[in-house]
Amino acid sequence: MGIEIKLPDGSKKQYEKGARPLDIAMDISEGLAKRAFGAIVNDEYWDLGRPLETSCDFRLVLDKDSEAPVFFRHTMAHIMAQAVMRLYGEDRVKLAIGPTIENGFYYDIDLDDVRLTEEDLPKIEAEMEKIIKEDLPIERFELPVSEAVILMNNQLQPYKVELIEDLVKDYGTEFVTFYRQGDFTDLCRGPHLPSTGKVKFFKLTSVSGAYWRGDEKNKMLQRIYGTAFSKKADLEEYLAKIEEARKRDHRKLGPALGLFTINYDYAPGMPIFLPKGTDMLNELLKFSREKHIEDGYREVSTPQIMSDSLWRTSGHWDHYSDNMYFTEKEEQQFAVKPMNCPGHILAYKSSPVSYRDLPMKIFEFGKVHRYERSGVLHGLFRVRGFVQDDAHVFCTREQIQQEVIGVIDFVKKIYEPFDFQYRAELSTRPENFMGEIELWDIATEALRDSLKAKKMDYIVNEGDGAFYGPKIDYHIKDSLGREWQCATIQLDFMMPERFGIKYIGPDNNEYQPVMIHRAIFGSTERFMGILIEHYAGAFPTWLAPVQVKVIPIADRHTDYARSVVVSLRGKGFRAEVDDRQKSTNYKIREAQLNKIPYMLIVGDREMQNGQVSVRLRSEKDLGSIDLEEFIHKLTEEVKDRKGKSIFE
RNA sequence: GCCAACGUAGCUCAAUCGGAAGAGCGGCUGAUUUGUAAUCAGCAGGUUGGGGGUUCAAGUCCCUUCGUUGGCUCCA
Repeated sequence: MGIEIKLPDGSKKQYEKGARPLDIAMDISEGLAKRAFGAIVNDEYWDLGRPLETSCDFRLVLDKDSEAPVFFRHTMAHIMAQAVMRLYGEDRVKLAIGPTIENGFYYDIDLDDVRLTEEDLPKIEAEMEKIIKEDLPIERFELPVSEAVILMNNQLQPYKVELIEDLVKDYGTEFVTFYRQGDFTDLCRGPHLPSTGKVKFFKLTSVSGAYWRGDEKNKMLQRIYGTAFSKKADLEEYLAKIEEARKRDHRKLGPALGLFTINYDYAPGMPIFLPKGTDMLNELLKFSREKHIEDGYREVSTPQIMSDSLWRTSGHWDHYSDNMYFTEKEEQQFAVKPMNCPGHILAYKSSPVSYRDLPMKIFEFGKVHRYERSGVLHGLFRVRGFVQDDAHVFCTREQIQQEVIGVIDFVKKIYEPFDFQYRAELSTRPENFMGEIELWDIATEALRDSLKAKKMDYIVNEGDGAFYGPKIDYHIKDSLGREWQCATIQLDFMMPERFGIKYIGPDNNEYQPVMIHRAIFGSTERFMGILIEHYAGAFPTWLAPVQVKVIPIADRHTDYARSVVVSLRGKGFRAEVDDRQKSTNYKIREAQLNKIPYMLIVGDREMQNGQVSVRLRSEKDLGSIDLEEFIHKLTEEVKDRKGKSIFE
């Protein structure tokens, strides 16, 4: 019986049933077969050695293809698991899960009472090298669930048994696949390379603890992280990139540039912004405020501490108190606000609202406090006190779509000047949700429809919504590729209900509005951390804490330099003079290291002509120009919040 | 909170086997008056995160505690 293979170029080829991708590759050329990692068959990963059963679309995966790493990193994870088993004894090693991740792979392993440290990694790497050298063939086979459970029980792999049982429970799975290399067999969906000798370049990067299924009630396993590439140069480039990225880490750069400090003894998780960091924050807020007002928001300011009864009504008491700070006076309980919404609702309720007032959009740079466990604090990215650029849109049900779309557009507008990559996620009903499921469904669909209407790419994050409603989140990557949530758009029918807020409709009846909670920076602290890493401290001029450093060459130029600074400050620029008794070169070098956008060097020539000699931090020396001209151009650059120097 | 690693001057890092706590940068003082990435000299700076223990002797070994880092969890 023949089958028909359709290649990417549209050509078709006939094969016997049971032909393997490797055979097909060999048919085309031997070189191709050597370079192939696997195949894609009808959009499914397919091992090179796995027989084809039916006619199909067929494509080989070569080293340049984006799918290639899935094959060799999966195999890498198995090789690592096998190495650990050899080193620590098959009886003692219980495997959990070992997936591929963005730049590598990991495996969660229960090693009984053995505690791995990073010093153990070279030993494991050496064993892995052996396995690679042995070039063990990797064989795929399927088993009915009952036999699979027996096999895994025999191999003393309780986590695998649990995984199989869950597959049956959740998906009604009847057959599961295994991969075998030498004496090592592992439950795995695949795909894999045809033999262990085909992987080449890898490095184990770290060990850490990880709970079985990510649940801290379960046992903590040991996770070994590794990275692997098909080319040596790629591995080296990746490792160098990580090294480079560490230098951009905002926790190093921020304090080094004098932006902020965190005193973990006295104020853990509560950053102290120094004057330069505060300048930046203020610029961000100024920018945000302008845009909000353009977009029809009105600004409010609500209390930091409010009575517990408010938080009971809002539902925070029941759903969020683990994250809240409390305080008591005159036998009354108060809570420090973890969110701004109840305050905004009180603002809404202060006077009757007509349908003509809707949508009502109010915003606040509200400082919120949330308790976070000590182990998760992370520079500016995860803190216990932060300022949200928080707003609530009160609208009718009919206006939901249009308003959500408005917010999506608004996010784009706010992120635009920064020019970074972000990703949207739709989060659905969590376990500890409030309210009725039907309303949740309506809200979730409304968000989904809005995303579709804006043709946005997004992924769905089941069960990750807020307790009062589903949400769209925006994630931005830090220098090391870790993602942090920034903007969030949340739909909420619950709080309007619980607070009994109303508007008067055209028919003079009372109706309940819907609330859209939304933040764009999310946390201004976190957003600033992202910016520090994004720009590696070389901020666009409008954000830079010091925009211009005026450097007099000798003492006799100091007065003129000061007058230049006065002129600049008069126009609202952040300028400083460096009048220390140091060499010109020294001052230039320091300004350069501080990534100050403009250095104005002034000596005899400039002083005589009312000029300044402009040097950019990109090391470009522009020569002397009139101070007036410099101010004129700088004004333009800053006014438009340009991402690049106008002089370049 | 849990698992692992790490805590030496403001910063970056030395200190051999357990045997006298050091350097560079930065800071201060003085000299130098400099034209596009570091002028020279001198000085100050430490309970080696805290507490306890072993030892003739502890930065170094052990215990404990606090903190940081990498993860897990939660989330902006």
